[in-house]
Amino acid sequence: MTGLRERQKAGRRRDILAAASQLFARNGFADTSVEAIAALAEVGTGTVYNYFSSKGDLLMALVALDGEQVRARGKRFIAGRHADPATALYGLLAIYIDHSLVHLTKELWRNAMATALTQADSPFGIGYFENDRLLAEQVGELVAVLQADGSLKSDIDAAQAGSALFIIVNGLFMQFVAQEKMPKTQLHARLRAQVALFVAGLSAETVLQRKRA
Amino acid sequence: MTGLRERQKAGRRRDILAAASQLFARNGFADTSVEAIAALAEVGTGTVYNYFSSKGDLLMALVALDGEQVRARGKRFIAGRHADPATALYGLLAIYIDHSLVHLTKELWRNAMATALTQADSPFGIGYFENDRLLAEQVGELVAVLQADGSLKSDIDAAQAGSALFIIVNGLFMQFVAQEKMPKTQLHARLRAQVALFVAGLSAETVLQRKRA
DNA sequence: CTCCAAAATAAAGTCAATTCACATTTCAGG
DNA sequence: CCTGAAATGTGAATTGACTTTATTTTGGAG
Repeated sequence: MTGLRERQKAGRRRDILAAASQLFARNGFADTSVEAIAALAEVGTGTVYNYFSSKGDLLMALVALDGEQVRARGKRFIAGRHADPATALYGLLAIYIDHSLVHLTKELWRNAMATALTQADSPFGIGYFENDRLLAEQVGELVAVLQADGSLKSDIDAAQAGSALFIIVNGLFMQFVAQEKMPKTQLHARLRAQVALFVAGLSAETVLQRKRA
Repeated sequence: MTGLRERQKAGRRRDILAAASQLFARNGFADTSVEAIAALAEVGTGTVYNYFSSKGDLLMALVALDGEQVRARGKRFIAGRHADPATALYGLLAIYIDHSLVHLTKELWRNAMATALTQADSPFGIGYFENDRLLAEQVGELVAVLQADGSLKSDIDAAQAGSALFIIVNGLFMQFVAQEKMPKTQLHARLRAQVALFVAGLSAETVLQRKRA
């Protein structure tokens, strides 16, 4: 099954990815040529295209690696103890943000998102959005846990709430990477506020009931 | 003031934009070359770059035109009568979606978003995000109106709620354009559900209070 | 050990966006 | 009317992603 050939193939794939990761990190996406990646990985430029269908695919593959890790971290977080729901939800979403910025810069994220959009139906483009879907699902799991606690209303669709919350982090994150100057602290502050707002809701009903009580 | 030079310049700009609009609509973004746009506008290819700094900028300029229109429509909507808050908010956000799809296809939106990300600091890139900001602000205005009605809690920050709601439409819209097969009806259904959820909130408080009442 | 098919390779080529050195045009001041 | 900057137009040259091809390497089956 795992003949020498397959191992070599996997090894070469790793080499190319490692070279890309290194050069993207050092010089940015735009200033890294596929030729340079090939040279660093000690393969021909054509070989790079045997493994990845475009320069953008290479970047999305790097993003995908982080995707698996972040889901694992999220899973562990969910399994822990949780106090109030807004803090718990913010905690999970903050993990996503923080993990995203360990290996990738804003410029790389901008390009990764742009590639995911323009190549939305390539394997890695699909993978990108699939990762988003899985993360939204994971947020939904935390919502369900909090519902079981009695910390959150039980009559709402946990998956849908997860989806909404994930869209919010994602949107805030996108604004964050789009503006080179925006500091991470501001992103976190916004996220915390938006989560709190979402948990509380906008409806006047609560207020009326408070008055009645 | 308006010498020949300025008039010609404005005219040429319009010609280039009109040519781009026509070709993008007919052949899509990827299959339209700058050379073809220049030819249709009857200018040299270099001239196109005197007016727009990239092919993507050209597309973002078209998006910006629609941006002004949609804000005007939104303004009129807000000035009208509103029944329940979820319907009102959904109504406004649905205008954004529907208007967005009048002139631009999914493929064009994908490329517009991708360009806005990669050229986030070019004039049109800034304009793109500025438009988003203005729309979020407009949603905030509707929230404020509904607060004045007593339809929504008055102790929340209207601007922040507007921002959250806009991020949600935007996120749903992005998922919509990323998946060529997803029908508009599904986008609307999701939006309606998410808005309802957001208005209601997740907090268990309401339920507890209901029980007490 | 031999041969085959898969995979790698280098080189040359395609293609389209973007740039640039030069040509043309406008217009202010004489 | 001229005239010469300054602004603008132009298309050929550049660039880099991606493809194609002809050739070579090599793991592994027989």
